[in-house]
Amino acid sequence: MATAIKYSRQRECIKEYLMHTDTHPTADMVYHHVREQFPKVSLGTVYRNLSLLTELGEIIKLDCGDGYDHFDANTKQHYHVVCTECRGVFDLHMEPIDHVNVLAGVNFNGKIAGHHIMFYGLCEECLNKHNQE
Amino acid sequence: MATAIKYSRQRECIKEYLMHTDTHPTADMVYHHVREQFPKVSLGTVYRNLSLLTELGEIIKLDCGDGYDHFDANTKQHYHVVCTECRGVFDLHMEPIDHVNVLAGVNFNGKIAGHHIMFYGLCEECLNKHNQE
DNA sequence: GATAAAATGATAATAATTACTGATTTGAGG
DNA sequence: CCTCAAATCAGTAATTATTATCATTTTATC
Repeated sequence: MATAIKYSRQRECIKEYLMHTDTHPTADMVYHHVREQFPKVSLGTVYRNLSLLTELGEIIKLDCGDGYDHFDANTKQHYHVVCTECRGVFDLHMEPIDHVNVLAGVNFNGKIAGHHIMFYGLCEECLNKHNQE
Repeated sequence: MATAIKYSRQRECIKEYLMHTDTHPTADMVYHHVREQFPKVSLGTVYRNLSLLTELGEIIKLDCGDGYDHFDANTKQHYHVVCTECRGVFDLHMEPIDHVNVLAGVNFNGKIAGHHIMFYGLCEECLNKHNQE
């Protein structure tokens, strides 16, 4: 028999938080937020629920190359920019370019199923700081 | 005065190995290879030299999303496929598509400097295994 | 060769994540 | 409303990739 999933207030809080932010928080950032509402919450609980929600497809795990997993409740395919200055992660509002999968497959003898694109550059705030100097 | 870099046989071995493979090995895989020639080599030495070579721009560090850093002596911009079955990392022989940087910048108020694309799918070997079943 | 700086091997430390454990919460049936 | 089994929790220990430390060895220059 498959394992039934029961409601938990902590998991709900995690999900709510991710659905109302676009900052792509790390597990630790989620932990600190949940702690405002559940001061005794365990970091393990946060990790367990982030994994569970990821498995369920309700959230997405992002690899931004900074050694932390970031989480995003926007599960539609979309791309991100990482600011090389502040390490912030931002959504990009551009259409997915799935034709690159075809391009990639031309000289590859396997099967291309999809892709992730991670852009890097400067966010608005850090760009302005640079321009002022 | 800037720190001078002195030759070391271990670093040379690491570099040679990376230049003659296209398997994008992890630090641990490099370690095991170097050990064949230098049985007493330390894992710390491997990590230190991989970091140094990366800083010097002689090799590239790849983030394949499997929790390990992978290394590549091919420093020209190129894309990779990760096999979702065997977790292998393979080179793709396609032209970089830098115009996506422009597309990404259209609705982004910062500055796009570049991008990485990571494709996922099945490598030739795993694809054949699937087809045989 | 002698010398000083850099690199090494061995080991300890760090830090993100995962696993374990006994107590608490949840939800379905009576 | 009560009960009970299963799921979840808090707290903590374990795991694991990577980095830092340090005495010794190697490298390059005089």
